Amino acid sequence: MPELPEVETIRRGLEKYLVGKRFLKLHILCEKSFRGDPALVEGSEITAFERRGKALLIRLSNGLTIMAHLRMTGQMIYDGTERFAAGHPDESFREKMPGRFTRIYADLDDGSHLYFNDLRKFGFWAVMDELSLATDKFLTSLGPEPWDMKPGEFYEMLGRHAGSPVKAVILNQHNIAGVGNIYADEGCFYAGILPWRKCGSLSRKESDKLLEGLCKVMQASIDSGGSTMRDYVRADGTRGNYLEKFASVFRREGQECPRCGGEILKTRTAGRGTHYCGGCQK
DNA sequence: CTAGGATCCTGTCAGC
DNA sequence: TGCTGACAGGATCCTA
Repeated sequence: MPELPEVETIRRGLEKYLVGKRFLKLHILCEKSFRGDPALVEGSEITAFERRGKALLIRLSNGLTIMAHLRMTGQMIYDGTERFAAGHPDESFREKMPGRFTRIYADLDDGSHLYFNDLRKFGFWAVMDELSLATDKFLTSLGPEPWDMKPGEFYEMLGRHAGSPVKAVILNQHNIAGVGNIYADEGCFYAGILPWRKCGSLSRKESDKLLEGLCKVMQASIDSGGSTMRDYVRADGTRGNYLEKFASVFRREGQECPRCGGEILKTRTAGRGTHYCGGCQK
């Protein structure tokens, strides 16, 4: 679930709370969720949090890196003097930690904890050295970050997939990094194009608008704390609520289009639930 | 090479 | 209440 804005929200949160702290012990509650030897990271200090697409990189003082990917249902929960939780938006992280869906957790040297919850077990943490990072198949084949892409480059990329639906192409991480199901739908809405249009049918103007839309909707989501962030410091339960505040079509089927007043519809494209306005997307 | 579908896994929800 | 199938904010692998 977490897409680029959610992972960036997690990155910023964990950076604030965890840089400078040391992993004392890792508890692997689900073998499938952890790749490598957890003992390799125990005793090392966290030096930085980075992000590439939807992948989170936890840099360590011993030169190793933990690559974390949350896939569909991953969550990161930091529990110390303050609590920070972000990722998949279900209520399970209100439970006591470690909880039903905790797959990995870490004891930090100041007594705080970091939990990785993941209902469906698609996500993982992987311990990697410089070489394995530099040759990692996922990372090396990742397309550019959306805001690093020039309009002409984006248009050329679409041209290389002229026969494929726009949505399938922007969801493919090889083509552009970080776009997931929410922002694919929102980006298409912004550009006024139907998600199943073949890439080859887009004008240069529509292509430009689509890239602009992807950048804008994802930036707006980052600015609002991601669509899923909960900040337990605030006892009122306020949450990052991109979906409630800014989403125009995603999970809004049956509602009115904010742009033309038409009806928001839902169908299936590229194997995914797809939301669009039947009135103003062509 | 592309496109489409199945698959990993577990829970929730709608419809009998 | 209990069962069944569809679906889920991702990515990979397989087939045609």
